Amino acid sequence: MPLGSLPKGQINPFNLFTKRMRWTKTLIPTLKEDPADAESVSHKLMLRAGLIRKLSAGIYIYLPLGQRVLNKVVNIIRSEMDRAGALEVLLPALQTPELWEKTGRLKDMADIIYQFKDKSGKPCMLGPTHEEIITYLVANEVSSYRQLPVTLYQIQTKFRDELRPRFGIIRSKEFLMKDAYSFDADETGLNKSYQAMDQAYRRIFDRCGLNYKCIEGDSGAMGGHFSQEFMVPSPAGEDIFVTCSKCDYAATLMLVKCQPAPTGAKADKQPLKEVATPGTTTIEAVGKLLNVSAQQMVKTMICLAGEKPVAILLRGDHELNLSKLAKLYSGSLSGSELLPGIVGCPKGGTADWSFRMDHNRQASTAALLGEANITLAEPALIEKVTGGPLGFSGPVGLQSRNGVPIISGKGITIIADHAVMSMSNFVTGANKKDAHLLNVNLDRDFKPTHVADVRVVTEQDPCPVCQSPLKINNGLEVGHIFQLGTKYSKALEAMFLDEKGARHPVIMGCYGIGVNRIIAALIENAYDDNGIIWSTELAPYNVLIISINPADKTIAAVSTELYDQLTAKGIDVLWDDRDISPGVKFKDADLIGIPTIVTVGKGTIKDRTVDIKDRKTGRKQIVSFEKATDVIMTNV
RNA sequence: CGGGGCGUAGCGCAGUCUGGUUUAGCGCGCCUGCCUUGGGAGCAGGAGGUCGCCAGUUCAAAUCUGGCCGCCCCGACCA
Repeated sequence: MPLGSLPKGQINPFNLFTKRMRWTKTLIPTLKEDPADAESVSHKLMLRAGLIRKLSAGIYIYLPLGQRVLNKVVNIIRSEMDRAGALEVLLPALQTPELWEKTGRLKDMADIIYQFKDKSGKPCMLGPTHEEIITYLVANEVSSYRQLPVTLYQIQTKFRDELRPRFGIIRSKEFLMKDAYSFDADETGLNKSYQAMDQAYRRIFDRCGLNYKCIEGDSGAMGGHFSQEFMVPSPAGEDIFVTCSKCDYAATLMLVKCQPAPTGAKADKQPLKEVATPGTTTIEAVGKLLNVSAQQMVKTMICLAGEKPVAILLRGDHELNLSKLAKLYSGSLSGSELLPGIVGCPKGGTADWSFRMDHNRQASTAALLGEANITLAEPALIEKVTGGPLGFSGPVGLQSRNGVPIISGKGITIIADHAVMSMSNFVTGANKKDAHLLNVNLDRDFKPTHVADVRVVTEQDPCPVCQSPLKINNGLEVGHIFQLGTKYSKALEAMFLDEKGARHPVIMGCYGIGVNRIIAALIENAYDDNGIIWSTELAPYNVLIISINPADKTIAAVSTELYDQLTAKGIDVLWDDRDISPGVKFKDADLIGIPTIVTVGKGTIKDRTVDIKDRKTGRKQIVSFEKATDVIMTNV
């Protein structure tokens, strides 16, 4: 039915039972100005475009437009999970702590679990994640290899008492997660289930229109097992990951190995010399005072490995990687001999993707450390160990003071980073107040007990795969897939009988997606000065019809007919029927970011045409009534 | 949890330093009417505030003091 063919007042058959979505009848409270308490782009735009409102720190209301986007994300996830053969369930958000005590996570995650008692005094909690519950279910309902493999998933609200919620919905106390769990009889099965999820995730993020990168995740102390994180590059991202400028290598920052620097010919050893450096406690300050670069300095960091102090030596411009250090320890760092290039060989531990995901770096480090609980030493301990205050530590004389070993027994463990081994005549603290040493040299002045890769990789380091330059990026973690193993099945006795009647724990994988976060991530990736630019699949509506003067009968008739034709083709249409000045409507249209904007106004309808604008490119075309629907269809 | 900032109408802010000039103001939004309709129009009239909360100082407190609460940012891994 061509536009303009309906007599005035006639009811369109497509709309006998549905109401048109009029702007004046919905709730889209746009804001002209940036809200004072929003910082990140997505947070500002979500508030301004009327998607969300804040109830309290980290707790948000989804308005109609936001809820529509959320539903679109949920629908994509659901269809791809179903397609991959996963089965949807719904686990309780309200839980009891018993299962959590069994796996030890009630303690591990105590800081972030909302706990309370019901009126009978029974302990309750809100689920921060659901490994315990799903494993409980499978332990009870699955007992034979014939029932395996199975992958279950849910889309459920999680509650976490975050240390610091921020950036709107990017880190909130209550959020939607799609979490899936696979259960297999053997490793081969796990790999298959994992691959299926990997593929599903790529399809999901592709369909959402996200610019994402699949990176090697930190599988913590899980040994040969593997995890991948799906990162969306963004300055609002709280995770840091590394990509190679040439090859496909990409990994989370703390995981990237540093290669030992080439040991070239060393300079002649100059005589050791103490200099006064009053009040200069930082690498930067010492460098300035003594006019040496950070590369010429060695910083000495005192850590606590369990109860035992250990000194770490790093080049001045390098950062300690506690995660690597922890792995070194869980690989058992016990001998005191000089081992060239020991690198951790992880075993055991408490790696857990869902704990890591959406949790801050401190907590993730804690989770990784496991039994090898490694922390930075307090100033008092530094003084006790080194003899000098914080800021003046150094390796010289650390093993013994006045001929007496500082630590009873073999002396303190000194781990030097590879990069230190190629240095000579460097500057270190003198282990006493207001003094540093010049021309410190290995072997002559001190001997590290171990050499290892314990620092954070930099952009100056080569790609571990192809030696090309590396790039360090901020990113938002929107998904994480993980080969879990048997941690939960063992703890909660989720066992099955194999063909021969032998009992085994089921082998698990787990797979998470931050549903709300996808929305923020997309906005962080797609906006301009005027507002949001939605991808086709996530846009709350596909088409926005702006009637310049809706009181004009012809304009209203053309608008509604266009609306009905598009709706009949399955397009989600929003009709801006507000009787306000056109500028406001155009600004709002750009702000809420509907991909296709059709303007119906006096200027064009006299020629029986409408204006069709592509939000992303800004391209406008004038199209006849007859062709309007078809042209719009090619754009959605 | 440590550091910093903020809290005045639905939103964005001024006023606080130096107490009284304020019946607490401005812009946007909102309501009524007229007018206007292709990039945040115009005119006229109007509604809306326990100045975060509690206590104190004072003849007098948005303003000074103390406590509490809330919100935002940075940090919590770089000596």
